[in-house]
Amino acid sequence: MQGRNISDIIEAYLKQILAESERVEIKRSEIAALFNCVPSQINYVIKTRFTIQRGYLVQSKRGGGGYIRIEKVKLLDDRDMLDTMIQLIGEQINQRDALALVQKLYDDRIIGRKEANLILAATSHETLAVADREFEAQLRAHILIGILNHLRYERE
Amino acid sequence: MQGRNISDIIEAYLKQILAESERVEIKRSEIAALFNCVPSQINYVIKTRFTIQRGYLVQSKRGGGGYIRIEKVKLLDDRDMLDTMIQLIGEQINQRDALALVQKLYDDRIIGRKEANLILAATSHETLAVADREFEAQLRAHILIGILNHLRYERE
DNA sequence: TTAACTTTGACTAATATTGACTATTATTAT
DNA sequence: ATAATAATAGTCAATATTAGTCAAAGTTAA
Repeated sequence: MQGRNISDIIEAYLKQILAESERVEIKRSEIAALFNCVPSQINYVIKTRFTIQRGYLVQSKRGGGGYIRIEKVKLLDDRDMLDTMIQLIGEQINQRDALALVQKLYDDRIIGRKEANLILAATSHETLAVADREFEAQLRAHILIGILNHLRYERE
Repeated sequence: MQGRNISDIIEAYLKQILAESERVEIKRSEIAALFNCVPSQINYVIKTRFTIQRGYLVQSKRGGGGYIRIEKVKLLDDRDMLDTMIQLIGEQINQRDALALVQKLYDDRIIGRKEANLILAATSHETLAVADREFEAQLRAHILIGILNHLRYERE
């Protein structure tokens, strides 16, 4: 955690700002210049230290007036279960198992009926039948994991 | 959504007016002068931020007394709106346009905040980056259409 | 020693800005 | 009326301004 390397120092710098406000917005090149490193190092720091698992949400925009914004989010209590589910899904999942998983999310009141149906629509065979079965199962896994990651935190 | 560049500022300016009236009519050169930019930048702002997908209709006239008019469109009922959106999505859609579309669904109260965020999670670049960009956009279109079709009968 | 972590930079992608050229409409002169 | 001119807005491609990706090379810790 100490500043043994540039990444740690940049991490500390950003977290210091985040200790006092809910979000920090930076210009990648400016931070890179400030810490004498290449711009892509900022991406590395964000990717390794400001993940959703740790309670950070990152958004960015390129082009003129571009920025990187890091936001603290409130993680919910269910995240252990979500982690377990993500583990279980692995690389691929078929529709039947996906249904069971969504059912469990519903039974545990992590999602409501409308949301459950939405997820089922997004991961149904009808929607995802774009190639072979295996690829479809991989896609389903990707989408479900993306959704589960978004269920980790509360939004304003 | 704040104004970090001229385009964002102009967008905000126009939307502020549109928040209070159904339409706004401008003289391109005047707005350009007001914001210290070239006139064609106004076209850029309109093209990227006031699309039909986002619920705006734009009309204009050249020559003396010319103008650009931006109007908020009123969609008939939800079913028509869903059909229209499916049409607009077509074979593929990028994340930006998808975001605008979900925003419109939310603004028109067809979906709630949680559902909107779920859809965004399911169709984000992070979730769908499994192959090349074109395929990703096709996938996004498939999923969105699947969800929209689901919303169609979920409501009845 | 080796596996994990960090640093770097070349290449890519997204978005914004600008201006030269074109198209359309209104007004004025003939 | 018609033609010339003025007053608009539109298009498009070049350039500028950001951030993202990825893999090679370097460093550190187990």
